[in-house]
Amino acid sequence: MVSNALFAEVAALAGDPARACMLHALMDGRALTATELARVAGITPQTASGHLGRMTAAGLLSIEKQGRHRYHRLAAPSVARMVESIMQVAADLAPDRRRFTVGPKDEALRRGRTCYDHFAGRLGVGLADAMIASGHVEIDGEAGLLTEPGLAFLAGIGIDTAPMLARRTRVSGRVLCRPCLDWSERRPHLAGMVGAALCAHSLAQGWTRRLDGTRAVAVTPKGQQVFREAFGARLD
Amino acid sequence: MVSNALFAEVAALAGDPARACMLHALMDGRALTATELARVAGITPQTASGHLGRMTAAGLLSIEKQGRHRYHRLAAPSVARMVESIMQVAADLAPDRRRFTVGPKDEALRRGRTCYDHFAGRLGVGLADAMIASGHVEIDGEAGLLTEPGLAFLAGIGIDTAPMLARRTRVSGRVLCRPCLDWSERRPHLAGMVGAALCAHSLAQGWTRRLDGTRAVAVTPKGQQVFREAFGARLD
DNA sequence: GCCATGCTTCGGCCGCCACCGTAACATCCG
DNA sequence: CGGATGTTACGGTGGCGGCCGAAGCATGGC
Repeated sequence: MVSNALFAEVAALAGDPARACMLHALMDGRALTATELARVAGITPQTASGHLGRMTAAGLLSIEKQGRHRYHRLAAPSVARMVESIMQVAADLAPDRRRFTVGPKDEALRRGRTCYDHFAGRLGVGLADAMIASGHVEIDGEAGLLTEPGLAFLAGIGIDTAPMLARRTRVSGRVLCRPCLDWSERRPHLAGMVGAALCAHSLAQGWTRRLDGTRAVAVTPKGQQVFREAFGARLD
Repeated sequence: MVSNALFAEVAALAGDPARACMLHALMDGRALTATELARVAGITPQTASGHLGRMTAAGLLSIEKQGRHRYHRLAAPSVARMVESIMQVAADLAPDRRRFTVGPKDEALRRGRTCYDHFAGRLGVGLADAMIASGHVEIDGEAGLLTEPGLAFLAGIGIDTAPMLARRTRVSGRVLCRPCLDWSERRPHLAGMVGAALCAHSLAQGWTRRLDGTRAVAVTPKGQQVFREAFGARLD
């Protein structure tokens, strides 16, 4: 095997509780400072700095320095997908050991959150369900498909579909997207280009907003209306 | 976070060189004994037993005992996908540090191998390319699609397409499949239901055969003919 | 019953690494 | 130019865990 040592190195980096905490916190695709990450991991800034240095040196994270701050973010989408897949295994393994913490913060995350660049939680699953029910999207757990009406629907709500048109498949004329199994709802939500566009547009239009700099996302009254009337989604 | 400790536990299990070796060896979906796994990892059976016990207790592996042997296999497809995703990150990180070992065994793996339940290497990528070129499959890197002609093609070469018909999507009438980025070729090959059926059928028909109990797969003369004439694939 | 084989358990050794306190370095502000 | 804040570097400590040798259980063959 050519990359066995690298494989173990990468997995070991993700295998420390403190580093795992930081990776989780970075899963929304934003960049956070060392101090912020130290707080979420429950360790001192010095220790966090060491962890961040290791992960950056390995290439899991990338740094963007602004003034006296250094913003850390996931270096590539593949890292986010890896974290997702490990989360998926962890969720698979312990269907019994769950329901530990059900604090309000956890509840907010279950309700809606970002997952690297798209929506997850009941928000993400609810929108995906609605788009499947209306025939705009098809999913079978391993792959997803945006139909022709789905493409028109996205354009209708103001999303720029030019990049999707460019990647429309040659024969069927449809756009492929990636489903992503939700770790809290255990059902797929929309990722890939379609999920990212939906998420970015929702935040830009004020249909949803981030909660105080966390991954949690809340639906605004305006969003409730749009999601109900345009998407046909019932979100709680 | 509800499953942070579990996440770190799972990743840490994969983060040891010896255990990573074993996981790699199990990636073809078959079951191996502790002694075999100890040999591939380069450690003693006692140590291997400890590792296997940990991974089994955590749920990454499952045991099937036959007589005085205990066969270990990956407990779930999600574990295989996790290993794939970590391999992908490892391959992303070090495009330079590669080309270490190019021994004959490594070359055999690059030529063709199984990846849990489907083909990978130049064999897997070549077949995928051929099916894409003939319009039987469409792929955009994040999702895949088996077209109507592709479905007929698979039925024509003797593959039972009943399970695929059952999962045919409601609106477009096509079958979704999962692409899987090849770590040696860096291009997608076919996974999911379609990839698994293709792999199983090829082995059953004698188009391909396993090399002495490893992941490596060789194409038989008969297979060369079938892949060239029916698939239109050039495999070296 | 006896031995061989596959596997696991136990005990001890050793090294790696997470963690923190302290301190140095960088940057912005007044 | 101080002082405050964010970040990194260093030294020391403690503990977890990988590793092997030796011994203890299982299973199958004779």
